[in-house]
Formats: sequence, C-alpha cells, structure tokens
Amino acid sequence: MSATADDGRPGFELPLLLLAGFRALIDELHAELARQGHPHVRPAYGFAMQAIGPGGATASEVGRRLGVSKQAAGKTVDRLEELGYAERVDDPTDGRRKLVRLTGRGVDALDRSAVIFDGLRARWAAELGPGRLADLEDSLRTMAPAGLGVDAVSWLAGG
Amino acid sequence: MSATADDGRPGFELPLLLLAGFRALIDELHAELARQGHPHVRPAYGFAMQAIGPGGATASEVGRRLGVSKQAAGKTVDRLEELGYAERVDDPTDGRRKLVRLTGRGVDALDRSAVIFDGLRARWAAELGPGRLADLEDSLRTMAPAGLGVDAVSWLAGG
DNA sequence: CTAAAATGGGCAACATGGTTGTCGAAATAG
DNA sequence: CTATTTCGACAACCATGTTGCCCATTTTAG
Repeated sequence: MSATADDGRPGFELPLLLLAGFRALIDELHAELARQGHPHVRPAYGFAMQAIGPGGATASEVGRRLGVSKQAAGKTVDRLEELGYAERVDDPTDGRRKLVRLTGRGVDALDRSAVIFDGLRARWAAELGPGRLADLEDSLRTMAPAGLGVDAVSWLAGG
Repeated sequence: MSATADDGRPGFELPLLLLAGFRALIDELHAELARQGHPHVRPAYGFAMQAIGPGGATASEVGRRLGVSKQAAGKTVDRLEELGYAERVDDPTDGRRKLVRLTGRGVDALDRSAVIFDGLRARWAAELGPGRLADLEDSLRTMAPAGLGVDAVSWLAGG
C-alpha cells in the first residue's frame, strides 16, 4: 500500500480486476450452461473437453495440452466419463492407447459454451462499445501473449 | 465455435485473455517475491494475509472476508503460522477468540507485494501507454464491479 | 439471575484436483 | 532380439476446500 505508479493508481487492483472479469464470465457461463441442461460442468471439465477436441485424444495427450500430469488428466477423463461427456475406446492400431472421445453430450456442451461466450462478449461490446472492448482484448494480447494456455486451473490451487 | 459477435471475434478468447493477464501478473509477483526472500508465499496466502490486515483478525473473520468457511480459514492460518507469516494470540477480553496477527515477516511480504505490483503495473503502462491501461482498468471496473472479492481461489477448484 | 442462543475454535470425515513413484504391456529403435 | 520409450493404471500423498458436530465462552432474552 505504499508505492504507486506514475499516475497514482495502486498496482494491486489490476490483477483483481482481471480476475473479477474472468470470474464473472466463467460464472455466467456455468450458470447459463446449468440452465441449458449441463448443471455439472465445472471449469476444469470445460478446459479438458476443449483439450480433447472434436477429434479425440489420449489421456496423456490431454495432460500435455493442459499442462498437467497424465495421471491428473486421467482422473479428469474419469469424471467426464461418469458424467457422460466423454468415452474411452481402444485404439485398434496401438494396444496401449485408449482414445478419449467426446460424446454427443460433450459436443453439445462445447457448442453451447461457444454460443454463450459469444453472447457474453456481445453484452460487453454493447456496454463498453465495440471499440473499447477490442482495445481491451488487444491490450491483453500484447501483455499476455501466450494466450492459448488452457493450463489454467492447476497453477492456482495446485502444488 | 459457431456463433460470433457482431465484429466477428469469437467470445471464448476474452476469458482466456483475462486469465492469462491475471496469471502473468501473479506469476511474476511470486517469482519476484521468491527472489526477495519469500519463496513459500502462494496466491492463497497472499489473499489470506490481505484479509488478516494490519490490525489482525480472528480466523472466523478471515473466513468471512475470504468467502470461505471458518475451518478453511483456520487451516490457512495454520499454514501461515508454520511459515512464520502470522501468529495467534489469545484475546484477553474474550476467552473464545484467538486473534490472528501478521508477524513482521508477514508485513514485509505484504509491503513487498504492493511494491512489486506497482512495478508490474508501471511496466504495463510503459508498454501500452498509460491511457490504454487506464482504459483497460476502467472497462473492467464497469463490467466486473464487485472487484474486491478476495474470495478468488476456492471457486475455481473448490466444491 | 439464569436459561437459551449465538459465536469462536477445533476435530473428523470427505471431495476435488493436483503430485510422485511404480508397474506391466505394447510399440519402437538399435 | 533386446533396450528404450510410451501409455494407462494403481497407490500414496498433499493442498484446499466442504459439512457436521462438539465444547467453551460470551451475549442476549425473559
């Protein structure tokens, strides 16, 4: 609470604002998803389904894309399987591999998420004006270029 | 991946950008904190120390401020105690209460965090230009007004 | 003044989502 | 053919939450 940047705004607010924005979007996504028949989707599952993708992937591959161990990815796939969002099928060409594929329900959840996110972004655009929103995104792209990091959850709580 | 907002940008990038920005700041904070003698501070501890504040607080109070149960807050205080960032003292005026107070080390970590955050914000200001950064903050303040929610970690991973 | 309610702290059991380490089976490199 | 790598799984463990319960103490109602 002592030093301040050139223009007098304290620095600790910036991360809080970014988090609050992220959180608002994710909360609204999941509230809407729940309303549309997917009450059990948690942020981690969404990330995992995104990592599985339309073409499917092995658990190890999912782990790599998510930046977590294959064991952790395997547990998440277990969850997705229990909930009916993914299924494991043996790979006939490789006896070790088990391909994880999204079920119809999984694809539905992903499709609905995309639509809901678009709707939320449209709301931001309406409230801020499209130019300011595009500026915001551009600024963030400049400062946090990695972007595609779907490996988002673990590093907060994880060890 | 189907619908798009008016200007053609997909909505799912916005939360990813916000998260990447938050994460970049927090990662750099903790890397710098580690360099400055606080290698064991995790995001959750920073939030908790913030909640304890200079005047101290009870574990229940910390839980309320953080939006978690008093038991969870108690466990976090246990951690902070182990690491030497906080201490519990009996309240002589109320036999039930145990006041949690930051140690000198805890205050040091908090002070350094403030300075580091200011430095990070200055870097963003230098790279984006002060006006664009202020715009970004204003936009986020508009869309995510709650802001002060220090209860940030649990809702991601927690139950 | 006393009995009831509220509060604070802590314990236990459990859920989630990570981590290592290890192992066996299958594929691949030499 | 053998050595190495890879995949999937199991087990033990850690960190951080949750409820439910209990006890001591303080506050409040009557």
